[in-house]
Amino acid sequence: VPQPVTIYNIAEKLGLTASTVSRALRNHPDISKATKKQVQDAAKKMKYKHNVAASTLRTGSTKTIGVVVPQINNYFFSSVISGIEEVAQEHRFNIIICQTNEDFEKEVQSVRTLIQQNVAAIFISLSKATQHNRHLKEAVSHKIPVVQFDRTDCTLKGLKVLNDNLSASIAAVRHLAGQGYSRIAFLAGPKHVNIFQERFEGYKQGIKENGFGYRKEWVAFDCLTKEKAKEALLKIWKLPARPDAILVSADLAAVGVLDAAKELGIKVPQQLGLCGFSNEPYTQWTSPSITSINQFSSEIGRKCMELFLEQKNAEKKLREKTIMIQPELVVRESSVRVP
Amino acid sequence: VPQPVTIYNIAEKLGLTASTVSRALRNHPDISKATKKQVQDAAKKMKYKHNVAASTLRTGSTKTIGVVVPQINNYFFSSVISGIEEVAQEHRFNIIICQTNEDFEKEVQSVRTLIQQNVAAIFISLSKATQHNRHLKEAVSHKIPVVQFDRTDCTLKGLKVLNDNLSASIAAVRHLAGQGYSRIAFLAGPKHVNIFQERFEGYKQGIKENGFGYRKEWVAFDCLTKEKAKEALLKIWKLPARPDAILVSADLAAVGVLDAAKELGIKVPQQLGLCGFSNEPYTQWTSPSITSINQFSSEIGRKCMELFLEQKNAEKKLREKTIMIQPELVVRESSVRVP
DNA sequence: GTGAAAGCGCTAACAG
DNA sequence: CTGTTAGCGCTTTCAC
Repeated sequence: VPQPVTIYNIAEKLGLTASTVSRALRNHPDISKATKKQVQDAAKKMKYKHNVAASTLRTGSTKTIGVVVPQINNYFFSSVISGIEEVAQEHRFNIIICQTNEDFEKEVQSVRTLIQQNVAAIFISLSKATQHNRHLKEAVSHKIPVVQFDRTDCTLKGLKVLNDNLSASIAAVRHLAGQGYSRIAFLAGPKHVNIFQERFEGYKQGIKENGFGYRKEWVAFDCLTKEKAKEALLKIWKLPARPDAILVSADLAAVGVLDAAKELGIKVPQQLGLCGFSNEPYTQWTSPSITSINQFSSEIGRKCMELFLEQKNAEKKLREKTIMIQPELVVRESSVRVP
Repeated sequence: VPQPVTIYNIAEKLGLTASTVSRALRNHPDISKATKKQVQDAAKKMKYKHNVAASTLRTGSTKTIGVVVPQINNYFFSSVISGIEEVAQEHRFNIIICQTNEDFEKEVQSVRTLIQQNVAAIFISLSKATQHNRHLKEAVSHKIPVVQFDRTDCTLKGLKVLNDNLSASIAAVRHLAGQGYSRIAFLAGPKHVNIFQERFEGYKQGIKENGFGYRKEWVAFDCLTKEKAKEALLKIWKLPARPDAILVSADLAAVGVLDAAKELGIKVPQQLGLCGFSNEPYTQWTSPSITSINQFSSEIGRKCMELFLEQKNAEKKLREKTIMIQPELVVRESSVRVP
């Protein structure tokens, strides 16, 4: 059983003092090359283990990033985390992950815990149920930088990494128009969440830009699940005036549309063009495969980390900065009727 | 900017001493109810924030679990993590996540980092490239309990949470046999990874049990990707003797089989029964939908945490214990030809 | 039931 | 370039 080795043990062994050892270990410029090498070798040989708690207590700062997401187990968020982790590891940061399950209470709770842990930063994507941003302000008041990504609070200034959802929707509508569709319906998410609002906005702009009329009976809100989407299509299909294409705010909902279409005997893409959002892996494997929007999720994660590091190393702290990621339309079978 | 509040501040305010406050905050039996209430109220009012680093330094133990997985961004592992996180939060543990990207060096590195962080436990699922278990032994020698799950080293005793892959494969073969398939091929994973070995073993036992012969030309190893699986089916289909069903060690590979079948004009399930492994969400949405094995991934995560807590609270430490999760065959279109 | 005092291991002035 | 010194905030004997 290895009895923990401290810098004092190393110092003693080498006839030095703890401060010198401490500095040598951290590559402090004051220390001579010879001493550094000597100390570092000894440390390795003696299996010295840096005591993170002690150094945190002393310096008041950790090398840990707290990440708060609605759900870990979906492709988008897990890829974001994966991206964060990648850059974090390079810079010897650890990450602590909290999932809120779209519950606001849990989100507040998570942020509090992270503040307690005295994390170096908090990266957060808000839950659908988020009602205010006091918990984020609390973090900031504790001098903990907050980086918001994807689902953010637009009333709160600060560091953000976003997808250009507006352009994405416009691009999708343009693509559908290019395929000869002109009667485009839309399945939206909850109105109060920024990303879904932007997607909706993009849809409206796209429609307008292409000279199509906006019909509110072709738009359904809060349609993010398979079931809701199915229901929505069934309802829309009963209308006297049917759409010939549908843009959907989430891939899962697009799968629901596909299901409903199968039931109703609607041929996709011939009778109904379909376009999803997020480019979840399974969109390739449905039949027909689903046209979707690639959000470069792991890139979002990497950018969060980079933005934080930039802020950390900046002379004067950035009060705000937004990095906008350009999504990419991935065309698949569900929206192509022009060869 | 709130100046950090310590137990001394609370003590001062209340005319008590830091030790009493410390004890009151942690609900120590020695302290009178009245004092406890007094202290806890004051703490809340003064926005006292427990200093984790200081208490860790003092006690030498953290409330952090390190989790090491090959990849975060797939359904299986992210659900395991989600399960861990659930129980962890209940017990006020945090989790730190490391992904190895199936790289052995990174795995060793991650475990070392976690040891440095002095985590309360390490939960790990080995990378495909793992060559030895010295890093795990290192953790144990630092008194850090290690819980292995899913992909484990069977030469290392200890705490484990496993899926019953053997039974799962047998059940799958039985099901296929029940559907009148009798010429069953198998796409295996890498031979040296326990779970894939077990799935293979189960296949062989299932074949035997049903009186079918084992044909090595119907078995392909290292087939976990779409491409590899496609290739494998193309090759097998050229044989003079063709199989009439195929059991596949991973869902992603099953999708590859579906692809290849489409190309070759093979009808699934009529001409070829298909069964995957892991019950990834997209298996429901392919066409035909894919029969697969539900591994109850978040349950695995919960059990890891529970096993650790059991060990932690045990009088005499468990030297070893294995929890076996029974998977469930989920029958879908790809393997049903009997109505 | 509460207080006094020491110390966990490290870092950062400050001094030389 | 290296040493001295003090202290981060908490817990825990040991007293009373």
